[in-house]
Amino acid sequence: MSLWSRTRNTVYREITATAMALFLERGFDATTIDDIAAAAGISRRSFFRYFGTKEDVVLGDLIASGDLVRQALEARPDDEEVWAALRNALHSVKDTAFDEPTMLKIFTMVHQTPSLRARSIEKHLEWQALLTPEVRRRLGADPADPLDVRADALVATVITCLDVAGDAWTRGNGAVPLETLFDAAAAAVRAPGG
Amino acid sequence: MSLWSRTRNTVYREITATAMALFLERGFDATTIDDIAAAAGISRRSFFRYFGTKEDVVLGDLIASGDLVRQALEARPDDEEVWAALRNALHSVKDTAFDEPTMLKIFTMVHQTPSLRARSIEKHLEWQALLTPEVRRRLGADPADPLDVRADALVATVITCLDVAGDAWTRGNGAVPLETLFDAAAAAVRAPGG
DNA sequence: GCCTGATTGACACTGAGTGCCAGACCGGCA
DNA sequence: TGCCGGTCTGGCACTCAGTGTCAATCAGGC
Repeated sequence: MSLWSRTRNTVYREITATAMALFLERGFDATTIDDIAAAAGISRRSFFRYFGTKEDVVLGDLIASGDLVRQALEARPDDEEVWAALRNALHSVKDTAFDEPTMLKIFTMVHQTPSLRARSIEKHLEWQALLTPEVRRRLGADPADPLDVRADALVATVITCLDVAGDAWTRGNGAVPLETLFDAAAAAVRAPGG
Repeated sequence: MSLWSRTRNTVYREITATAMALFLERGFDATTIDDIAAAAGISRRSFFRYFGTKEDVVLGDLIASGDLVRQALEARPDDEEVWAALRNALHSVKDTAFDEPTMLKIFTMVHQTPSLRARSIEKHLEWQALLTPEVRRRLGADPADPLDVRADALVATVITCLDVAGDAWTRGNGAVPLETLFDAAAAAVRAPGG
């Protein structure tokens, strides 16, 4: 069993690396799954045993991060303001699978490819669902009341700020760190004047 | 030319009505474009001359609304707070093509169908791009500075609040009006404690 | 060495979306 | 009336993503 998952993880990472190289070289839409399968030396059918969709190759690690963010949020002290707790939880999770210039290229690709952008936002919706229960708890909200939107709104807004910051980060070619942009976005939203 | 567009609009509306009936009857994913084309008495190929994607049948009117929101925003007085101006601009645009129970069904379908949800968010991104310039103007931001994220953050957050409110609206079966939910979401985001 | 279960590749299929082409339609014109 | 331009339409073939099925293969346990 341990050997299994190790082998599986190896293949998984190999496909990811191969596909990413192709994506960055000739673009996401211009790369077909047949291309990836051929380059990775597997069958088309096997690709779909590792990834549900082509988008998941790029965004797969992002999904897994969602649970890490949840854990980080739950680890924040109870007396911390919800907003700050969410911010710190997000910042504590860094994806270190690629170096920063590559990350910038990937981010840019995601933000410029509609299907990737959409999928990425869907992943963010999953994060929302993951983080909302803990925020409800911190707000003392009834966990089952569908009409108490406070937690949903807070989580969604924080993630939106992250998205806006990521967008600006790619537009500015990574000149300003993501954290700075995020804090600027958050400050704008919470400023009394608006 | 006037006759043309009138005919075209008639066909457009006919396809929409036919397709919506099928969607609400048997579900979005379970309805193929062949089904729609057959029911509407057109060819499959012609369907794609009126709609780029299947999702656009449901969300097409939403796209057009974006421009109305922009106009409404530009019509708000200059001394109104940006946040309030955005809120009022959004509220002033109501889609009256369907009665409320039907709207609730459509909203629920959109929020429960991943591909529709994704497309709907893409449309919201388009709204963002449409509304941001005017907000930048009101904030006195450099129109070309990619690192000034204030306007993007504000617009994105307001739209996020609308999305959260819409989600709660469907979860509560329309018991509480959308406006009330939106204002509750906005209040939660802007509350000092967070 | 055999058995069991998981993985794999090959094939066929659905369904969305696109390019192409020939024919129908319609207003204008002689 | 008959011709002529442009446009809309339907039909066909195609690409590509994603799914179901099945037989072959490969690994470890007995």
